[in-house]
Amino acid sequence: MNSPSDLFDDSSQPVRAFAPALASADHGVHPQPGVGRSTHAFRPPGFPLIHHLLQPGGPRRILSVNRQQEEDGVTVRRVDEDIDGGEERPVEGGKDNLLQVKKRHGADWSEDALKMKRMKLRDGEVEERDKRREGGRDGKRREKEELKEQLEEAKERLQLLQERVWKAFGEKHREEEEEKKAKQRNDNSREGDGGEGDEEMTEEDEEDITGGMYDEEDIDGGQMEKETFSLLAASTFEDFHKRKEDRELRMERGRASRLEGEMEGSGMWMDCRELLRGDWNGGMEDEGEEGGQKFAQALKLELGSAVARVIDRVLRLYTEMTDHALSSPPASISFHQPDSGLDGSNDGGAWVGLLTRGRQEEVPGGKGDATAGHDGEKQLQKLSLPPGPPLRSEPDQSMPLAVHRSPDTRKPHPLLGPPLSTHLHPPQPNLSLHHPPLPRPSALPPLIPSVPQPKDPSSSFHTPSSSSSSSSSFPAPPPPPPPPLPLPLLHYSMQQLFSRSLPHPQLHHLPPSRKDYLSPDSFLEFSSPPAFPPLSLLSHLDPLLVRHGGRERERGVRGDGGVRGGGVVDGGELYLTGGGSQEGLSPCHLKKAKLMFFYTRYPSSNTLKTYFPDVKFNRCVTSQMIKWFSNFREFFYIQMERFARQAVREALTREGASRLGRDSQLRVGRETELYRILNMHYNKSNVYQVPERFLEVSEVALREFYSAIWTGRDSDPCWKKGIYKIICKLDSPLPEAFRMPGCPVG
DNA sequence: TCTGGCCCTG
DNA sequence: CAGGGCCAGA
Repeated sequence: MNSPSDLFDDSSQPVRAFAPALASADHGVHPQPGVGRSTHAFRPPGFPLIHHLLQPGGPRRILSVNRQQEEDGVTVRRVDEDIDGGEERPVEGGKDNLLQVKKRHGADWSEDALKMKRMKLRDGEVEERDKRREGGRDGKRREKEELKEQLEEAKERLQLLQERVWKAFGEKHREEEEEKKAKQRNDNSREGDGGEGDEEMTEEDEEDITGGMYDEEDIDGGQMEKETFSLLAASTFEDFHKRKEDRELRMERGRASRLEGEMEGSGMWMDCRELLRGDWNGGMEDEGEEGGQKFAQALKLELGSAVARVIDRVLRLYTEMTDHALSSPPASISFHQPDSGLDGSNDGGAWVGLLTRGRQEEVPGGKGDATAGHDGEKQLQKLSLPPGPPLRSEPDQSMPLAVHRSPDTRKPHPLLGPPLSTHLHPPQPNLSLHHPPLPRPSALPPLIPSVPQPKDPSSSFHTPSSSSSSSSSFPAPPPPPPPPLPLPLLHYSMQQLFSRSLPHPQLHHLPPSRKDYLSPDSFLEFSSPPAFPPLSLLSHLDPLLVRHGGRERERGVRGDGGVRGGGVVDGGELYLTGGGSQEGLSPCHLKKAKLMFFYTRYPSSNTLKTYFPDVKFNRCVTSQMIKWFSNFREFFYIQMERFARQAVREALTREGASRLGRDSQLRVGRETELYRILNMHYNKSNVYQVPERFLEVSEVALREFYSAIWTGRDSDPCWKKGIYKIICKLDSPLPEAFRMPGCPVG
């Protein structure tokens, strides 16, 4: 029923058309319905670990996910295969030695755990059996001899096993284990014929226990635990051998207290110690299913905090890696001019500035002048110019607009001319690097005189020194507004998971990070304002904070304006339950729809139904949602036209610009006024990182409008239709995360 | 006739 | 953002 028109027929559904390429570009994994997954996108190291935890099903889904990754050629090997004793296969790609080590240890860990248990049991067990069978005193001596030998042998084997365990769990664990084992051995040799009953356990019993420890229910958690620990231990792994001898000595001496003291110093392993001391040992000593379950429980508990630490470290790592790269986001619509010669005042960068109006500090959620601009737009719409080149309409000085020509020398795309800004952001692997080339306006008008180029990350990436200048008659562009808060971006489900599994206060100050490294395939790229943790983390401090701070007043969506249909505050988090569907649309749905607009401007009814699973669709609801997107588009196009007209006016006021025309292009950077307005409108709370693809689409639209206006096509009453048609083909697949019912926090 | 898109208005 | 009018395609 996608009837209307030229724009929408199923065969040309842009979503499907772009699905294969886009899937791997923007989000890594967000297949279209019915389209196979594509996971070739960049994955930050450590991501698989984190990602699995983010799955709605929780860590339990790790196995299937790993399989998927393997199928997709990702380097992570199936962990369950290792457990099963699968032969050692080389890690494809060899991308990460750490992974290799981690996996290997994961395998060893389970085997060794079994062996160790048996070993411990066998020591006492053999002892006991032999003693009972041979009552004679001579026998006892011989027995002692044998026992000593066995003990020695056991020691060696234990040593080996413990080393392996240590590799997996870290040195501190090992020390702890050694300490325990030493005590145990002492007890055994001292008591001699002491224990009974429990130690009568057979190996079959042991098998049952260990089997229970790794049964299907717990295997995932255990696996995750191992992976986590392995990852954590990696840093200390290198000096393992150095310290090995020392540890052995200490073990010989049995200086438990000293070990204890050392262990106190490493807070990182505190939880692991508890795990071992309490549940691990408890599991072994108590035996039986309870022990296994206890152990499993401990693993699960520990999992959360361990993962948190991993994530914390990853965040920190990437933050450090990319701190400088993020320095100054770009902004301004630029007329890209590779061969610019006009101004040349600045690194060859010629700038056409339509003045950026003084930018107020960009406060998340702040209003700015977006609304004002919007109001003025309606008039602009009627301001169609007469046929022929658009003439100098009076410059609208009140319009904040930054138009510049970027000095960079990117190679022009055959169709697009110079590549879009995306290509200048190397540290944005998850962005739309693989999107199909965006169309370019057929006739680009001559360009505009240049002004100094404001800081533009995209261009400064190549010409870092090009930012400062004061060459043209235009005032130097004001400093770029704060970047769009490239801070810890957490999918709301991730936040939820985090806040549940990580009540640890230290996690409330996750270091600032960059979404580009953190947002894997299915992430909604939510960010938090600087210095603010994710809202759901804040919720641990004060649930009201989340509810109030995260609530956006949505007008006219519902009378009650509240969250309906299962909205709950779960553990202090504002989160819509995905349980049942609701008849009406909530502010959350509107918010989500707006975010979806970043990807799809023309969603079909089916798409909407797919991505709002918690909405009970009927004719009214469907049309309302369609109306929403219609309104979104309207706003979008109004802004495009507005800025295009302004750019045209600017161009006309500067003679000589005409020669620059061809290869120039309008750009929509993250610091342009246009971007700011769009972001304000669709992403008011600014918790979502606008996908690069949307900027590209905006650029296309802007250029199309510019071209049409410049060439006078706007005199045709239907002049916008062609532009609509172009834009509707640029829809991207929606990230999988949007399929989730619920409401984005923030 | 229905659906959905655009435009205009409030 | 919603309502209403208009239009076009199925």
